[in-house]
Amino acid sequence: MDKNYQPNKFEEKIYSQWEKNSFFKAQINNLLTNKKKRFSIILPPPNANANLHLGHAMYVHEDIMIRYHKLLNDEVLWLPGADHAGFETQFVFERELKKQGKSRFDYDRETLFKMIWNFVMKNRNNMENQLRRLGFFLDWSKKKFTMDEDIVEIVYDTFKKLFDKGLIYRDEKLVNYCTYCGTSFSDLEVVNKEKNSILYYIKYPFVNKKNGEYLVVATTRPETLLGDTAVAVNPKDRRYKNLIGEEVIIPFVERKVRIIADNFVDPKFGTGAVKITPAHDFNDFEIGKKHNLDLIQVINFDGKLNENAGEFKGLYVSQAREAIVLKLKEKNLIEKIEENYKNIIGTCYKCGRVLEPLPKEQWFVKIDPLAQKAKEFIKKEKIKIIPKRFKKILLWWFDNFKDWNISRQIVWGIRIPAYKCNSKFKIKNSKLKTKSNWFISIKKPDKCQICGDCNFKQDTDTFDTWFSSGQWPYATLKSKNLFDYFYPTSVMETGYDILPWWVARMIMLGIFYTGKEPFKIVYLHGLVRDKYGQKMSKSKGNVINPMDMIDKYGADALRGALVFEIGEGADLSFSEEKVIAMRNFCNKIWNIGRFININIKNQILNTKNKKLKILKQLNKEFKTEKKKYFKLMNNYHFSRAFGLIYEFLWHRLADFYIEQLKTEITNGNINALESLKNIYLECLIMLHPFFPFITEVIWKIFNGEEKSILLSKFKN
RNA sequence: GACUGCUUAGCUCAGCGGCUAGAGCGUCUGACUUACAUUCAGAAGGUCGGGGGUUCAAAUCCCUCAGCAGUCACCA
Repeated sequence: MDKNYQPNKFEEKIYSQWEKNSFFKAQINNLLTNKKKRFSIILPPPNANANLHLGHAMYVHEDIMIRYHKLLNDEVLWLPGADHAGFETQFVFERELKKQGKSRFDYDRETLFKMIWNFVMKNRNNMENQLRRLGFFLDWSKKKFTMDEDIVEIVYDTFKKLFDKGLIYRDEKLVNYCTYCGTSFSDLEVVNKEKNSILYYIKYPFVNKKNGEYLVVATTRPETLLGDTAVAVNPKDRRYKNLIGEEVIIPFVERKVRIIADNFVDPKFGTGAVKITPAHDFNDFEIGKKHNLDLIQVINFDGKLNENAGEFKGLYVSQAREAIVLKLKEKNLIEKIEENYKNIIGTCYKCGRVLEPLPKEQWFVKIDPLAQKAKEFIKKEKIKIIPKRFKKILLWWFDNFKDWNISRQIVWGIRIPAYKCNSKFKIKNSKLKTKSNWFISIKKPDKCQICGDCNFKQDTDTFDTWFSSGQWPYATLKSKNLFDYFYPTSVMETGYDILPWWVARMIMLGIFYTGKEPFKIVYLHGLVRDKYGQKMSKSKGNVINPMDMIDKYGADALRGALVFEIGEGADLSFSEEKVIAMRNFCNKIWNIGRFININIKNQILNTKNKKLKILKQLNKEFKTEKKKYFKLMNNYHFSRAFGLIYEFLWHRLADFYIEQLKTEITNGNINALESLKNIYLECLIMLHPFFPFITEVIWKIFNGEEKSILLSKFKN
């Protein structure tokens, strides 16, 4: 044994040995008939295209659970996968294109898709090998990709079943649309930011101009007045009571619109009169529906004003705003301007630009029935949430989700299997009572299911990535014929930041599709931050690459740093110093082994066999610690269990007991050496879920190269 | 505005009703004694944010105040 533990001499070799020996492979033969307990986790599929970051390394908690249950002799399955990460990946790819002076508009759909496919496939192995370097006990024989044919088929099946049950509908609504990225988003993906805006007070002349009177409205978006179809006041507002029903004229377009009354209007805000633009504002859209107002779209999906904008056609929104304000001033139609007005604006989470609310036909998931069912499951504790404070948050979400827009206008994704009938003669199929001219088909149809003709076209949109990943637990297991053995899975472990995006949706879709919860336990970990508690980001330059840490200090040390003394579900401060501390701990473990090993080798023939009081004390102490360890592990207190071994191994076994026994042992007290060795080896097993590599390396040194710690079991 | 979390040593954090409140890093003193200097022995350093309550017992449970952070939210 070297004087110091050198992880890079062993780690890769150890991992490939495990893989070669199929240790990671879940054996399902006879599993339904034998009594072996099952323990399964589906790995949250990382983006196939990107490098792992420290957040992914937090999945080490899953490895801890999996290896712990392996050592408890359960049949374990940890199923790996990769996510196509639709919009994320297309965004990255477009950035690459830009470097080459190209854009997505230079290619047709098929070509662009193929290019991205190749781009992703090239990088996918990289991501998987990084998972290997972390030491993860993943059953690679069962790996899945969200775009595997069989997965896509299940995703289609879910979509169809939802559609058949009336839980999917197509509707023209306002959606959050990024005119730069060229796609709409769900509400969750909108980043609301507070911005400094300008509040303009604009005069709208009355139609029955008595003495040139005006109605003044306040707005931050003067350019949308071109699409105004009403002005609203509060019915209780005395100032305006007798104006309700009157008409005003919208400048430039010279449209006459009515003054309507709605409780939504806050009389205290602005002038108490609100311009209503149903096509470009979420509130106004609702009011428009309520009052049957026209929907006049003046902004197009390219971010420019359209023909409804008259003289302003062709201008970008920001240009149009300037131009309109200028002209309003010329016409003396601006009463006043309030600068530095703070309001909240939806922005694109990817490119940061302001999103436009635009009317668009999209596919929506009707959330409430799914959410209420999910809520029941949580309330009945069919799914347990750890840490439990997230239970309340999850329940809150189930009451506050809006219908889920799952249509994305991007190429890289699973194309929606919806087809539109273009025939004039509708509804030949009497079974389809729907008045919609859309039908859903899992297989590519050769005939229109509505008119029986061939005059139909597939929707060009793709699914929101979360729609497919939301089906991940059952989709993966079904496609690998593991459903009956491992569904519901034991644990879903992921970061708390994607609770509404992913966890909640898996629960809803899982229950819908299978009737059962997709997992028994949700275990949420915190976010990895830098040593001052700051979020890691490229712009701050405080990002630490997990692979660099492994190169320098070994995978075990990195893993330790992510688990050692962290609060459950709490964000953690990560630093290279912490990894170094864990590297030192590895070295300490190594040297305890080295000390024992050297003395075994040096054992002289005249061994003594004196019983020592201190050994009794050691055994007793270890027994207590072991009890605590199991209690902590079984209650998912991994950090504390790890801390317990750290303390025991280093500061009790090494610093105290070995120091006390040192002369005895070097003088040949075999009894002491044996006791020490046995306890040490047992500690290695206890430590193995946290430090898989070093424990295996030492195990082999003590028991033989062909042996593996993975074949041992906990002693009780 | 709603919800959640945090406030403990110089810094970053554990501690989840029960011995004298801990760790990592940092600081100071000492040790070339060794399985390990990626080490060891020792020291300094905390009225556990303030106040109140429950309890034989509170950093830990409850209430309240303050500060900080995060997530969510349709006010033009």
